[in-house]
Order: sequence, then structure tokens, then C-alpha cells
Amino acid sequence: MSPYFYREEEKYYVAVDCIILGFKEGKLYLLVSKRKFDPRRGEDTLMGGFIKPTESLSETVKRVLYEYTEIDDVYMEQVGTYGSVDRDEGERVLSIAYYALIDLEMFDEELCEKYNARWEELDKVGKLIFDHNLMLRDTIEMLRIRAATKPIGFSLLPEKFTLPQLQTLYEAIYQKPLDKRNFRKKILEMDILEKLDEKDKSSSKRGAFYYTFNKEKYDKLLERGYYFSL
Amino acid sequence: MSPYFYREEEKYYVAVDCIILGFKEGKLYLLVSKRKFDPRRGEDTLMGGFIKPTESLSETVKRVLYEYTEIDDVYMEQVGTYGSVDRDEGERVLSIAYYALIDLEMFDEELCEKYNARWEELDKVGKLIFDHNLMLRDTIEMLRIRAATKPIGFSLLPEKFTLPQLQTLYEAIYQKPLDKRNFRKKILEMDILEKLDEKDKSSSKRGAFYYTFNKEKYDKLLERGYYFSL
DNA sequence: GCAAAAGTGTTAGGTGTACACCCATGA
DNA sequence: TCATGGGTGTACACCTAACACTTTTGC
Repeated sequence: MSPYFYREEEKYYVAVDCIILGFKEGKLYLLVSKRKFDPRRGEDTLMGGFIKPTESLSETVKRVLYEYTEIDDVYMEQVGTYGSVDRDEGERVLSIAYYALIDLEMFDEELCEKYNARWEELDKVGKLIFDHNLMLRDTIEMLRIRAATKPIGFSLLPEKFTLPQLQTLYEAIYQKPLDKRNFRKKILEMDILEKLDEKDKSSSKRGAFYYTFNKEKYDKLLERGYYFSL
Repeated sequence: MSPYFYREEEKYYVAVDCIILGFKEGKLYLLVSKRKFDPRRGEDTLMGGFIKPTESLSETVKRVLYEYTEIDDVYMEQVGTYGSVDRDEGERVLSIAYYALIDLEMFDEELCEKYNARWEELDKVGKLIFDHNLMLRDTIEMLRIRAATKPIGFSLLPEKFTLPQLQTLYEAIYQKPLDKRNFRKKILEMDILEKLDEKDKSSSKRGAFYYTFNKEKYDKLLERGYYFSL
């Protein structure tokens, strides 16, 4: 038997597109860049890349994420695959969208110049190429669901964060104000945060205590059938 | 400018695999067939097919679904894309998994012979080729979430169904018994079912009233910000 | 008349939600 | 001392979950 099993079938270009999200000053931001090649050179696009023959899907995504952010161990999740015949007017390309959540304190702003990229406020993102706006919409929908059921918000914050910070993050994700007392009660009851002695005085005189997310505790709770819900 | 933009990149085979689910006698069933070509000829597999150049992703899925079930307008949803380098030991193939929910009363059993297929009870499904068991697991997880938040269960039932039927369906999906009175109260309160005068006497002497799902009512409720939850 | 499944309400406990004031501190 | 954001508790409404008996009818 020949090693070429599927000779009769057509092959396609396959790319990944990354919806890279960050959080600062109470707002969510999307990393957008200017496309560097045709078609649609110079227009706004998500970060993407073609799959290489030796790479699994997630390896491609990690490579692309590293290329544009120089950060490893980024939280990411597959959003879906987009396969209209004419979605890319160059040639037929199937694209698998992944979103990634990064801590902006880890991001080196100089990379923006290097890649002609910028952090665009999420609700001010304009027209992107191809179906990238659709990918973004699908991501946000997914993110809202995930954020309510999995402790992924911490990926958008520094190691140490304050409860007011965490709350504004969730407010940005859900696009609605949350009650301070209810929010704090709920998140603290889960017993997955560690309070530090240190305070963040950058946004108030009194200062807010720093907390860290205790992943070990969370994993143990998971084993006991607990599940996160905000 | 040449029309060949991405010449440097590699192309890949892309297939879809369908997790086709049905419901009868209180149990969920998966349509499984014997693979008809190499590699892995004769082993148990999901229903799949390669993407044709003129087809969008969902068109491919519809074609495959129609081929194996001869049913149109099937409820389906993308589960995810599987892209390990060696997932198909023949050649590199990326596969996009979709699940589909069908009403078994619409299904012609003779098709099973034609395709060497069978309906396998969901918790008795054995080893499938490649990563198809993983696709199935991911589908079930997704199905549980969807069934709780979208009225998709009706896709697995005939046009007319009884409340005991509907309840056993949800019990099969969640793998846990539900309280009869709470279930009925909740589903009837939603006001998306129409009670018929007719009864189904096949499973009891007294007979259970038939109901139908009123999609128009549901869509109207959606517009008013209502959302389904079971 | 009896077996077998369909159908029907109430209650208690828990969860979500709304709400207002004091505290700590730097300027 | 005052302006600013941080931190705290309670009460009520609502929803969930538990629970048992009657009805219908074919055999």
C-alpha cells in the first residue's frame, strides 16, 4: 500500500489567528497589527500565522503568540474554525481562531513598533480584514461564559492584584457594574485567593491589599467536585 | 500581483468528522461505522469526509450528514478542530469535529447496512480510530452545557413528544435522575411547549399527552431578553 | 381490582441582590 | 480637614430541591 492515502483529495492552507487580549486602566484591549503582505497589506488584522508541517495546532498558536508578545505560558483557548470559501480573498485559507489572555505588565511595548501593532480598546476596534471581526465577536461571547465558570480572569492580571482591580476586570468583561460587597463576598468565599500584607497605593491613599490566585488550592477544590462560578 | 499569495506555505488535507447522536428507549446513541479505506480500514470510526474546494465548512458537514442519514436540516454545532501532527497515521489531516442531533424516527435503518454503520449506545462506545474518542468526549461535555442553556433537546425527539420522554432525554444527557414535578413545572413555565389533545399510549395504559416545541414563541421570548435554562 | 406510568402543590432552605456607612491616608 | 477610593453586614425576594399521593386504564 502506498503511503499516500488521500491522493484524490484537495489540500488547503491552514492558518491560526490569535485574539490577544490584555487589561489595563479598567479596560480590555485587543492587540491589532497592520498586515505586512498582500492581499490587504497595511490593513488592520489579528495576529496570525500559517501552520508548519511539524507543528500541532497549539504549537502554531504558541509560536505566533511568542513571536508577537515574547511571553510564554499564555492562557489560550480555541474559539473555532472559519472556513468560508472566500473568507481570504487571496487564496482559500482555513483559519482556526484562538484567544489568548495576557498580563500587560509582561508585555514589552517596543514589540508594537517592531510589528506595527497596537493595543486597541476593545469597544473601539474598527474594521479588521476578512472575518476577523466575527472571530472577535465569537471570542467575546466565549470569554463571558468562561469568565463566569472558570478562574481565567487572573491571566489578565499581574501575579499580585487587588480586589478593586479584579472587580473592574469582571466589569469590563461583562460590560456591567457589579456590586462591590457581593463581588468580594463571593470571590473570597471561594477561598482561592491569598491575601498579602502588602498594599497597592497607586490608585488610592489608603491603598488596597494585594491578593494572589492560589492555583493549588483551586485544583484541590476541583477534585472535590467544587466548581468556580461568578 | 500574482494571484498566488501564499506560495511559501504548506497545504494540508482538511476533513470534518461528525458526532451524530440519536435518542431512543431512554438512551443516547452514537452513529458509528466501519471505515471503508486505508489506513485503519474496517475499524470503528465517526462519519467523516474531506472538504471539497467549493464547499464551506458547514456545507461539507451538511453533505456528510445527508450522505449518512439522508436527513436535511439537522441541528449541528462545531465542537473544535483537532490538529496533532500524527493524529491520522496515513498522512497529515486536520479535522474539524461537529456534533449533530437527529430524530431517530426520521432515520432509515437500511442506511446502516449500506454504510456498515450502527447505532452504539453512548456509554458502550469502544475504541474508535485516531482521536475520535476525544472528539466524542468533548462533544458530550459541550452537549451538557448546551442542553442546559439552549432548547436543543427537541432536535433529538420527534415533532410530537411527551413530557416523560423529554425528561428521560435530559436524564440521559446529564446522566442523573431529575425530579418529575420540578422538571415539568420548569419546562412548562417557560411557555415554549404546546400541549396537544392527543396521547401517546405506547408506554403506559393511561397515556401521556403529546407536546410540540413552539419555536416561534421561543424566538419571541429571546427577543425580549429571555433565556432558556434547565 | 391491580399493576404501571402520568400527573399534580407545598414547603423549607439556600442563594442572589439590593443597599449605606465608616475607614485609612496623602495632600 | 477633606477628598478619595477601600472595606464591611444585613434583610428580603426569589429560586431550588425535596417530597407523596391520586388518576387513568388495559389486562
